[in-house]
Amino acid sequence: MLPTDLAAFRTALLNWFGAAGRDLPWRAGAEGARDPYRVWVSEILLQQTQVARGLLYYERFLTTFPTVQALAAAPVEDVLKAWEGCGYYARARNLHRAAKQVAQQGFPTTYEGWLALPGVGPYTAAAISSLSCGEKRAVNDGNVRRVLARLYGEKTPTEAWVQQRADELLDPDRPGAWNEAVMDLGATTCTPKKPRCPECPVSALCTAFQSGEPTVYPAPKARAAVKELRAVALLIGDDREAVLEQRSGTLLGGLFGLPLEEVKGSEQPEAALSRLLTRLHAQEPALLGTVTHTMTHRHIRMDVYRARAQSPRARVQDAALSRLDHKALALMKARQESLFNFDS
DNA sequence: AAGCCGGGGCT
DNA sequence: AGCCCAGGCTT
Repeated sequence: MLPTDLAAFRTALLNWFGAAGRDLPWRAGAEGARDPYRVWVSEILLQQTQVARGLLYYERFLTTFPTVQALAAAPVEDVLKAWEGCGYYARARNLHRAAKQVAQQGFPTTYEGWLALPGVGPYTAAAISSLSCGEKRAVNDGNVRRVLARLYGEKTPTEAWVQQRADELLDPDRPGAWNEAVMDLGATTCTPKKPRCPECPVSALCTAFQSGEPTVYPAPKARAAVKELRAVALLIGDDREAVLEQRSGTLLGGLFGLPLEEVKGSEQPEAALSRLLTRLHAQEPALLGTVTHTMTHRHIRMDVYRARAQSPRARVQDAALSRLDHKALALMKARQESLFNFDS
């Protein structure tokens, strides 16, 4: 891009941002000097999460944990409860771990300092440090990738290519505002499916717009296949108080849920049920129903049995549960309601 | 470099 | 029901 074009690009985008930029709660405070805690929480929430959903969780999270000290002092179970339903729960566990560091050492003041915290990668470190420390570091996220791929007519932009272009374009006088501006453009105007090119402040400089087919940039990435997964779960208790286990490992790790056994490869579901009954010292299993739950890369089909056992129950509303477990518990609630209707 | 990790919206 | 979106960590 020519120097004159670069100046025009920055002016057009920042003027557009001043008029059409989104008014979001974590954007309060002086440009380049935002409250680091609020920016940080918002950026972690917005990883893989749309702004509309992030807003709900942001308010809830900030109400529950108003300061990094409050977050650091809380048990991780409470942090996961505030995150319940938002997905990618490692984000909450990493945020909590990092909060303990920050409560001791104070907030980082540089890109490198933020990058060193758990759960903070190159995108998030660039975002937080530019917004709260005035660091001259261009963000590289899905919006930036799409906007720049179209601007330059690049169908297969690599990570390094996007970063280099973004660093060249970044307005060194207003790095925070520039980062927000290009992301807002990607989120509201230069959208994946139906870009609003007539409303775009930089369409005159855009290769994809001039090509007449903006959506061919960037080319879609190949997606991993969805894996089928079968499981058997036990409901001991009811939809308000039940035996819950804390999951470990990567799948829903840290969350609570009904005791569960995966049905392995060639195995019959009865074998998994048998393992479950033995492990829980439970008896008299009765099939309550089957739930299905789809995640990005997994389709889970889970048979839910009600059974009896002496194990201690937990209050469901106090524990962080995935959508999968809420669906399983809903089987019980639906059953109670249908029985009530039958009796009356 | 490639695979894994939730959830919801849109068509 | 099937497609789309997407940053960080682990391997």
